[in-house]
Amino acid sequence: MNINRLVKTFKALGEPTRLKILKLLSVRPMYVCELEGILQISQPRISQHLRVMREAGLVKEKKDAQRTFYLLQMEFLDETFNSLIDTFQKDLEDLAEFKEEYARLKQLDSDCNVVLCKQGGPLP
Amino acid sequence: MNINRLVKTFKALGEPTRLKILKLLSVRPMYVCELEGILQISQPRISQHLRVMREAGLVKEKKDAQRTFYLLQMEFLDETFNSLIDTFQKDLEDLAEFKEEYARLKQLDSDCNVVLCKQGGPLP
DNA sequence: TGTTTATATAATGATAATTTTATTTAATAA
DNA sequence: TTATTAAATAAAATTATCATTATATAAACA
Repeated sequence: MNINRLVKTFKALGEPTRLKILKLLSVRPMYVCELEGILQISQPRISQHLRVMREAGLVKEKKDAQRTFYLLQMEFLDETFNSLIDTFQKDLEDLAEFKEEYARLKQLDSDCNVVLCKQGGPLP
Repeated sequence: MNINRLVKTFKALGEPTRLKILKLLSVRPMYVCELEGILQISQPRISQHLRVMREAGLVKEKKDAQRTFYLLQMEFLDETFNSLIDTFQKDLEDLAEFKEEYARLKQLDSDCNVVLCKQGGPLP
């Protein structure tokens, strides 16, 4: 897994207009101009939100003459959630991104809080 | 479901430091000072990220004398994902938050693109 | 060809999120 | 009691995100 990938996806999901667009695309694929009419917000605003979601892999664009329609990539959502669950189930030791943190945690646990947390013992 | 609730949760998840803290808390509950030592970032920074996650319902705090430790609220993650899937499975018609949008979509579909999207017909 | 339509992109301004620094509160220890 | 430790909160500075306005590109149509 890749923290940055997860962050990108969750960032893309953490915005109300984007969630609304996603829900509308779950009804059926739509042209940008349709989203514009349905949500009644400006075209550049929609295009920009679509770009964020495209870059996060949440939607896919398809050209159709001078128009563009967008469709959901729901598999991607599944992948994200699985990736998150994976991350939480794996041992810290096995995650490359936590190399340093793992070392420090191990030291902390063995030295019985030598570095910081001078007061009090381990967790109750 | 509630779009704002989803947005709050996804916003809380869409930040690298917060994801790291979450992962560390999945190993075991931790004191703030432990997170400080392991992640090597400032104490106020950690406290503030913890507040965001607490308010989103991702973690819970427990006081222990002058220290505070935090623990995961994983059930909440489940709820979020179920809520999201729910939203995508429900009919647009049944979502209060999409009342206006549903009306406009219905009109758009029945009037064969009278409002916007003057060029070209419906989707291929 | 010139005009309209559909969309993307760039630039600007406005708002919000994040980090740092400083301060406050409260508990423990000397 | 005074000093130290743990953590939260506030204020200030920095950075990122979002919305608007303006511009660009390309297809379709008259």
